[in-house]
Amino acid sequence: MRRTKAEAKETRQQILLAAEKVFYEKGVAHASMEDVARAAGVTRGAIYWHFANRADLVLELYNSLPMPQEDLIARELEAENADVFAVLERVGREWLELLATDEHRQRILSILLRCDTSGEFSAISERQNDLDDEHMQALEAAFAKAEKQGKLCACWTPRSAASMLRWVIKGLCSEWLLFGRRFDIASEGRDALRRLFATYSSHAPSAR
Amino acid sequence: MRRTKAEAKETRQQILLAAEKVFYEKGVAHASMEDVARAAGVTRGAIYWHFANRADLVLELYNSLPMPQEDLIARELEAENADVFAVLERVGREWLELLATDEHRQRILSILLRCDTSGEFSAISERQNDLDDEHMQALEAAFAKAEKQGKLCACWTPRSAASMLRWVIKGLCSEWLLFGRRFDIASEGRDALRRLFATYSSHAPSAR
DNA sequence: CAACATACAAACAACGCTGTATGTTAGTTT
DNA sequence: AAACTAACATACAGCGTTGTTTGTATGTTG
Repeated sequence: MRRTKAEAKETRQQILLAAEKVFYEKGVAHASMEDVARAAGVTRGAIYWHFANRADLVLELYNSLPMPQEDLIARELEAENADVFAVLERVGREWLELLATDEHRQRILSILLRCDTSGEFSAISERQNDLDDEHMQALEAAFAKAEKQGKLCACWTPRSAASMLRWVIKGLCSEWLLFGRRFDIASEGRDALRRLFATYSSHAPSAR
Repeated sequence: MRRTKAEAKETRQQILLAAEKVFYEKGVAHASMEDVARAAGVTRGAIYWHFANRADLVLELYNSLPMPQEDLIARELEAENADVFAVLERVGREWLELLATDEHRQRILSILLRCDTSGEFSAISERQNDLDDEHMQALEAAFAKAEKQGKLCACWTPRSAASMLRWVIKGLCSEWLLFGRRFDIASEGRDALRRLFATYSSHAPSAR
């Protein structure tokens, strides 16, 4: 039954696809490796050959998602007179559009959102947390730049603006993913971002 | 070993307390009933006497949380010239303050946020979803009222305003709970709500 | 003060699942 | 072509957990 390298890669890919499907439908906790194997048309032996255990399988599922190029965005923001708000709004919109069109991403993120992060999968959630921290710092720096450029409404601080943006996007995504995707996340997200960034730059009377 | 009714109630309470502690520390999926029993100072027999199974135990944990009186809020909003924004902002603030001071609520909501909702606990998450739906409708109606009163900035629709409010609060809470409560949710939430409601009422130029 | 129900503890049976060890076949290398 | 190894399938041992059942002592009720 020895396969060629290319065939093995394909087997691995099949397992990942099956895991995505099974974990999404039954939940990571209640799906057995046998379930995944059956869905992939292999035995558990194949899975344990390609992956150390279930946590590793989930991790590789997560790793299979191409991540947006953040250094590229950072470079865009570096320019002296960069229009920070325009860049951030576009990046947010693009992220939502990516999510809206990539069904794999939808399922995998759903799996991660629903899975119990306290036990064996703590490594994954920690990594997400680290990423979140980096994003937060980058966002705050970007808004600080906008503030220096005099473009940030006085009622916002870089930190509060960054927090709000994060909360909205996170709330939007988790709501959409966990709740049956009952609305058009691309268009609703676009509107929300537009309104949010409008308030960042508006010279409205400061709150209260 | 037969206990009096009052003692039995107390045993039940002890079990709930222990479940809260153990599930919070180890996660619902990876904590055994034995773990909970040990922490409560009883055997699994006692747990299965008071609760049908683990899902029921979690459900009762959820039910043990006193829910804010929503009909009371609704009545406040009914008044012809009610200041919708003031009421909503206050309600949101009070909810965050309640969460900030009630450690049981923090732990139980954390448990629910982290637990896998796809399997045995689907009943709980469905109930939460139903509640969310009701909230959403109530919020939208409230913002519609504000719109009729001419208080809602033209760049917002009742629906978009309600959605945004929900996303912010949800993002805020889940971020705080899942991420080690690393900031002052009461004060940051208060600020965020203030800014958000300021943008609802501001007569800023419409977005773009 | 029986008789019954309640509130558990303790023992049990059974299963599902995991990880690993071993077997087997077919590529790959020399 | 022999030797080796990659890519699995199969078989196995074993554990942890669950739900249930049985036992039992003590309140509770008529």
